[in-house]
Amino acid sequence: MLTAQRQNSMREAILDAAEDLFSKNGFRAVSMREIAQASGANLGSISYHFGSKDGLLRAIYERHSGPMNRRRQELLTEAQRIRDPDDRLEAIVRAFILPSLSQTEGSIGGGARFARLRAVVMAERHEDAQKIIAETFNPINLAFIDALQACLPHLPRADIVWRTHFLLGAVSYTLINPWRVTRLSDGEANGENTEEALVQIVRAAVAAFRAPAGSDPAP
Amino acid sequence: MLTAQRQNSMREAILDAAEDLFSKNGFRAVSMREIAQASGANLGSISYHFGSKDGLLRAIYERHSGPMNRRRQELLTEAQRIRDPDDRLEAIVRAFILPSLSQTEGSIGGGARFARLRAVVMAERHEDAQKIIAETFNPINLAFIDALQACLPHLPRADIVWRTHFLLGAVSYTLINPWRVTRLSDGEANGENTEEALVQIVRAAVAAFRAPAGSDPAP
DNA sequence: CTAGCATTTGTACAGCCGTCCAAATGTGGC
DNA sequence: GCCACATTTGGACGGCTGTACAAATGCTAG
Repeated sequence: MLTAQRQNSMREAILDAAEDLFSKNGFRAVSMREIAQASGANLGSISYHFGSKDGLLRAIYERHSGPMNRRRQELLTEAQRIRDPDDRLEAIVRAFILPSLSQTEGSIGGGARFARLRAVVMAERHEDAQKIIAETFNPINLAFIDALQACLPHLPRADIVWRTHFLLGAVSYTLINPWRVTRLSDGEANGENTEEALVQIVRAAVAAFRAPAGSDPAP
Repeated sequence: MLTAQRQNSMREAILDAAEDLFSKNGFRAVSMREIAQASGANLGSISYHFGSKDGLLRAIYERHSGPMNRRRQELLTEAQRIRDPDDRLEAIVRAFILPSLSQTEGSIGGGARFARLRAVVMAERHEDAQKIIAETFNPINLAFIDALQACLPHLPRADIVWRTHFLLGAVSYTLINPWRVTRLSDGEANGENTEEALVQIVRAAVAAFRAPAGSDPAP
């Protein structure tokens, strides 16, 4: 019991397999038996460790959301130290989405796999998941909105919320349909390349945030 | 047979109910029996009219995609007649997404309901649906990209594809999670108000399209 | 070695799923 | 009235679902 290192190897194998399958095929479409087979575990073991399918999903969220939001808070604090409002805006936007796009699939604190899982599960309108997502992500999202408001004091808060929403939509959509941009550009752009996606999203989002509020523009 | 008006009342009732349920709960989560009950039809009638659940989904797409894309082409042609590139850009963006956001749920040629269905089904990674969507929407999407390229001749085509992709993502995300923006703004913004969403998306997207390409900005 | 707990196994269960089909019913032309 | 066809009905089918549980196994402390 002293070395809590690899004590629950099976439990984590199940979590890994479930996360992989859910992120690829959605929550409802993946059966407990598929997860059992993919993880090498017995069907009953999943019930033993997680109680139910919903419990399994909840465990996946619990494993990730803490470290991920800690990482985002870290990046946000770092970005907020930047003096120049223009540079700061860009840094905040990058901090907002970088943990969701980081390619390191295995890492607990982030990774595109968990982000894709959230996007897919959210689209399925799974009630339990929506509640979990709202509870764990709202506070940090509000912190980012506050930071953005500080960069753009002239902008109504509602506009900032809308544009933050669009930013999340762009990330979500890219994670769900990476091939779309590849096909539409005839291979010139690569949707699966998360670094390229990051650069493109940041540039577009920063410009969107800098758009005028209600009246006509005046550049 | 002369009055082809209400000849297939049951068939259309099934389509309506299925479209409603699919757009609200996703494809896999809705059972044939639910659709039967909601439409007042017998379970066997659905098989009779559409062959299978996939056939039903396909019929929904066939009912909408033609008129919808005709409407989008119409709006695009109209927008392309605008001389001033700045005004034209905005008109094209509006034409691109307006049919997906128009609140008239009943209409065949568009409506948020069908758009939400597409977004949800797409997120479920239903293979049949993805093929249908790609086939029926790629040509018109490429036409829009060409029109945008004409407004922004200095911009690499890959950048335009990326930003068009983000635009679709913002629309999709808003249709899937309308309440998010409402909650995050404490009611100041209303995600369910499609007119407000349209204005906000257009303003943000136009600014994003006008962002510089690769090098540093210079305003 | 053994007692006791943690974990794994195999199986059973009730329920819902999409699909299929024969029979019943409705409908329009002759 | 009657025939032929379109549609609707109700039920049955095999298969898959998530969950539950007793029995078997593994493992660790004493």
